[in-house]
Amino acid sequence: MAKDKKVEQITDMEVDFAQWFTDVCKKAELIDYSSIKGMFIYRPYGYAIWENIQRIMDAEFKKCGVENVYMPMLIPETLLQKEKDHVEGFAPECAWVTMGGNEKLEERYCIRPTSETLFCEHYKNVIQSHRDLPKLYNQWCSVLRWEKTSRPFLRHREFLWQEGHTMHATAEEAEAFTQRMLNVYADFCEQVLAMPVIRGRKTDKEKFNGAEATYTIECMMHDRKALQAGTSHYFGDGFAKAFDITFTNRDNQRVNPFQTSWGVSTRLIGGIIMTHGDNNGLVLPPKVAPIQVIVVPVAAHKPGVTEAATDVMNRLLAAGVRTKIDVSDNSMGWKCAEYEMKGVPLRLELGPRDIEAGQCVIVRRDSGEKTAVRLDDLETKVEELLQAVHDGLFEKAKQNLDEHIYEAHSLEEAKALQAEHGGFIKTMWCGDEACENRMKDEAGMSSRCMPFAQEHLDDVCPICGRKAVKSILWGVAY
RNA sequence: CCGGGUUUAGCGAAGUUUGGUAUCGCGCUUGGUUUGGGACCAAGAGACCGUGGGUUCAAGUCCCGCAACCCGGACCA
Repeated sequence: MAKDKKVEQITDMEVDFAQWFTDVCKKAELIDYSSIKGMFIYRPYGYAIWENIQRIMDAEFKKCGVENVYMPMLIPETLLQKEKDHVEGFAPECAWVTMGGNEKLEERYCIRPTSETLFCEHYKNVIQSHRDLPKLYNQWCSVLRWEKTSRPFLRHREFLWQEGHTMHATAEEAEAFTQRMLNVYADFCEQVLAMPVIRGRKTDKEKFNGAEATYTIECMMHDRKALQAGTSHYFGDGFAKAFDITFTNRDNQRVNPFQTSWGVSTRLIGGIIMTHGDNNGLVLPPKVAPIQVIVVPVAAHKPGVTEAATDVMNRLLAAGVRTKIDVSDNSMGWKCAEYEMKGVPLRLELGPRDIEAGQCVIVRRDSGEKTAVRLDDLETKVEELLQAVHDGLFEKAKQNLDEHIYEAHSLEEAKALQAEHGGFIKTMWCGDEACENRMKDEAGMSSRCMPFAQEHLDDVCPICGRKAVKSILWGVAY
């Protein structure tokens, strides 16, 4: 509510959502612009969020048996061209290296937009026998796509991500692994980032270039636009054939292995901002917040206050809570606003009156709720409150998602619902791309996914009237 | 990539119509007083006016190119 607003530098999201997003990115000190369009500087506080995402997600990958590798940044043009659909999809947004020192190169090199081709080139060398499979590799790196428009976190020309690339002996195993990794992403979003997701499959029009099937998790932002938060692709043996990757199976036959790839990017941070943020700034899910608790000594000039606050910080650090103290001489109001903008989940206030009473006051960023906590219970109460913030964020986001899925039975109805409410519009679909194109042209929505949780809403496609085969979600996407 | 707008100190702006010594607020530095929701006083520092050309005795201001950012549209994680 406007009258509760304490931070004037941030535009209200109801006034101008895009400006609100940009303000939060800058005021929370996540990012800065560089002199090249679409290439952004991750500032320490923004990069620390990514480091936490990496650390937690990487541990999940390793539980699946995935190993990390690092591939070259440059792809020779001839290598990139080996798989036809793939190069057609990426060629328009590739950047090329044409000079080495002062010499023009014999062959130009593409700066990787994604690394399927590099992994395939390598897999051809290291896969000989069914005993070499599966190969479960991942790399954390940046990739480059020459986007025409760019926005912080949502669309960079260079962005940080991880790309997993795996090879399997059978189609069934590869398909199962594709879905397993999608579930790793979905669980991560929900349990770590407090972002509820819808799991589903992309239509052929929306799937990855060169893939047989693309699976996705779709999230809903505050402005009710969709954000694709992660994707997992099943390739069949298409790339393996194009790159001549073979192995000898148990029956002593040379056959092609089956492939997957899957990725998430720093776009997740954009998702966090637009899922949890409010008009006072960023709101971070506790599990990835660089600072989980900010300790603010009140009336710090009075004897003993700073010392007591430092003790509190040290106890929390010892308990494994990411904690900082602000002993600057900025006013109380300044500090409150500052850490609200930065989305710190808990603010712990400790002043002379608290010390007298053997307590501190802890304020939740998500709800503003204040709790007096006895210093004897400090560690356990902080753990509880961090979990409560996580749960509160998830519930609020889940409600936003659930309340903005609308069911439509005709193209007109879908168009009207999107125009009035935004969000996801749920319909049946015949499976024809022509109907997808009509939805795009007439209602401005692309298909987001065919949810795994299929429903029967009608017998026919609301666009063409032919037999419906799937239920599908439509939306305006980032 | 197409249409519209913007670019002057770290940030936000005035100055451009009519060319003539670079202005204001916030922030920053130093000292002091303050501190339970963006405190106050005093003194100070900080700008080859986005960039490259051109016109002129003289350009932030006029002309041409380029870049970045913002808002639409097309395209895309």
